[in-house]
Amino acid sequence: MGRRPTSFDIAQLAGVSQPTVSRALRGSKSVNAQTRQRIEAIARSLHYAVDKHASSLRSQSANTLALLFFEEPAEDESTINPFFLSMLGSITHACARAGYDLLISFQQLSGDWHVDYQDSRKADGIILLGYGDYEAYRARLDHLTEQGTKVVRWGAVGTGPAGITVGSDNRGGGEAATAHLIARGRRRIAFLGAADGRYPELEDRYLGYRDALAAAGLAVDDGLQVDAITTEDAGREAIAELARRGADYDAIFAASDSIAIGAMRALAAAGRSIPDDVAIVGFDDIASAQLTNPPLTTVTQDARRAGEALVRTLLVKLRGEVSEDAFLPTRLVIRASS
Amino acid sequence: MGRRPTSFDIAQLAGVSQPTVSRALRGSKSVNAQTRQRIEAIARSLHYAVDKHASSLRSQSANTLALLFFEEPAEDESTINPFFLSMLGSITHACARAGYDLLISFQQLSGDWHVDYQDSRKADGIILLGYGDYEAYRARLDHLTEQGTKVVRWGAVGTGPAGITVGSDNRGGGEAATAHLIARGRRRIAFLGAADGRYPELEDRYLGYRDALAAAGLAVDDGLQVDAITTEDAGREAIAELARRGADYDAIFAASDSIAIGAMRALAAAGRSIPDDVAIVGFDDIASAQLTNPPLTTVTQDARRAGEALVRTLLVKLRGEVSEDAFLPTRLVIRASS
DNA sequence: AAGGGACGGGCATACGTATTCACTGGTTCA
DNA sequence: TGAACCAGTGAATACGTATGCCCGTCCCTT
Repeated sequence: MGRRPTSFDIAQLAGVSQPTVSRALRGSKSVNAQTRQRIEAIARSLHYAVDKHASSLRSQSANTLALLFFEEPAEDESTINPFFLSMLGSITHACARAGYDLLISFQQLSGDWHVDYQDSRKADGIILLGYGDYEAYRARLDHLTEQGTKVVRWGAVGTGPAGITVGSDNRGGGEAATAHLIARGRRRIAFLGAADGRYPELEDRYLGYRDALAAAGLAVDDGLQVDAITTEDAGREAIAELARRGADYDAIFAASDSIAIGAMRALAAAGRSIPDDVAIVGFDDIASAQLTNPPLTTVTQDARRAGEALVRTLLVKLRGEVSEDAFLPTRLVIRASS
Repeated sequence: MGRRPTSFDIAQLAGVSQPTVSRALRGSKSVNAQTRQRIEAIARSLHYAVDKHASSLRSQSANTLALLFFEEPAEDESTINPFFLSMLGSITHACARAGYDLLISFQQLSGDWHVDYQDSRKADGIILLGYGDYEAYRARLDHLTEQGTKVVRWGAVGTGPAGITVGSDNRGGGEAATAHLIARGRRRIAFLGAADGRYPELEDRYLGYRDALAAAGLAVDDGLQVDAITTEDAGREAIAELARRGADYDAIFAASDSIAIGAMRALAAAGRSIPDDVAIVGFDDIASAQLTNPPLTTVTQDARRAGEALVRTLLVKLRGEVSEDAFLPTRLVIRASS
């Protein structure tokens, strides 16, 4: 056999020209049905598959999407946010269903990712995944959208260029979590997570927290808000900070499960009981949330639907249509920590 | 601006021919250093990047690796083995360092994955990841290696075609885990996990278990071995099976953390205390192992080195050199469950 | 002074596909 | 009985790069 077969080989065997083979295999309706079937049969018997690079070169489209994970520069490469990993399955499946390949890459926020995929034509569109200091990549993001690059990102709906964001109802989720704690009789509820604009998703959760307090007629005590990024260390540190302040609290709403888990560890180490002394609610519903002691009440985001929405939105943009930001509902999962 | 720049544009601006641009940018030494620098400067200023598809078509190499995850057909797509996910980071980084892109895909064991990447030239080599019934894909694997396709897989060293397997020292890890339980004074140690050849990695762990028993002069009691695949459900079910048998045991070596976690749940539900009534050791050291109650003693596999070894081995094969199966050490991590 | 490298770079071409255009034979409609 | 049409197909070409081959120049050798 030697060489792998080309469309010319098929053409010869079928007694037609190469263009006819190309047309037949990609389903052009200007090919006679019989001819098509003959060609398809031959292609199958030779294990023929269209050469991806030749096809892409000619048609000027890669038939590939790129998935870019962002890390905080300092972070250990093994500590990928579990929530993003759980989207991986649905993203790959959604891509496969649409006939696209998926390239995957991890990037530093500070890197040159904003030109690589565009310039080398590796992918037709890009999916951006990552919590991270939003300001740090806003400029690159704007650059991409101005160039007409097709991009979607997971994040806080309402921030960044319109039509490219898919995100959870963070504010609603934050409100539900906080309202739940209030309904449990808690009155001094701490918020662990960034409240400024650098992490818009966390900020939205904070706003939801305030919504719930306001709805219940409770005052916001700034002494109960501690900045924390989404790592366990940050959660531990936040508890230490509250102790330093001498803050008095009977509940915690942590802006992510990672923060919550870190906080629970610190509380356990300090001998405070959960939920008796301090009730706690997280956000994300990562796999570990079921395993904490006690199991963590949290706000679940539907990773499967999230991944599908990202791909769907990107495909809409690839077709040249205008897409709207997508907004996914969240749901409170009550476990023993509250 | 309009079009994206090609090597011809650069050539014109630099006053050289297109081939010279190509040679300069890919570091051929037959280009004058000054000329090269001029070309590189122009390329940078135009944000030029080599068109991946044209390059691949001409050079007949994709500069891309494919990572294929296998699922058991029935399994839910969100339950990817956490250990494999933790390899993802190091695999992507190793690829990036080597200048390769990484395609990722999930596959059913029964699918046509063994022809797709080969025939369409999407990737130069394939990384296979997945526990799974080995018999179910042995034929496809053989087919690939016979065709000369470059493949590496994670699995039990010694099974399958030579030179393409990277795996942990499962037998040594199993022995260490079991010896540890024996050293803790346990004598009736159950093994949860497949002992037959369908899951060679689990089988190796079982052999290690027997090694340790033999070394301690303990007899193997077949009534203490229960088949289980690596899911929490299987772990739960295994405990039920032991109860059904009326088996008497004071320790468990579970062939994976998932099994161990399921078993712990079942034991807790049955009111048996860990480690007092039953000590338990797992295998993998997934993130959740630290969060169980009590934290799980387990055998850790170095996911980072594993990913790097997979990529390294594959690159060796791509260079046409002969590679050897790689063998990674394991390490017992003692926590409170034993 | 003539021969021989080494160096630097141009010319031509090939990689395998998709698409535009032109062409053929048959059909339909006035 | 043309003319206008349509379905079906082939010829030619372009996509952007990498590489084999060849040629000129300069310098060194004998």
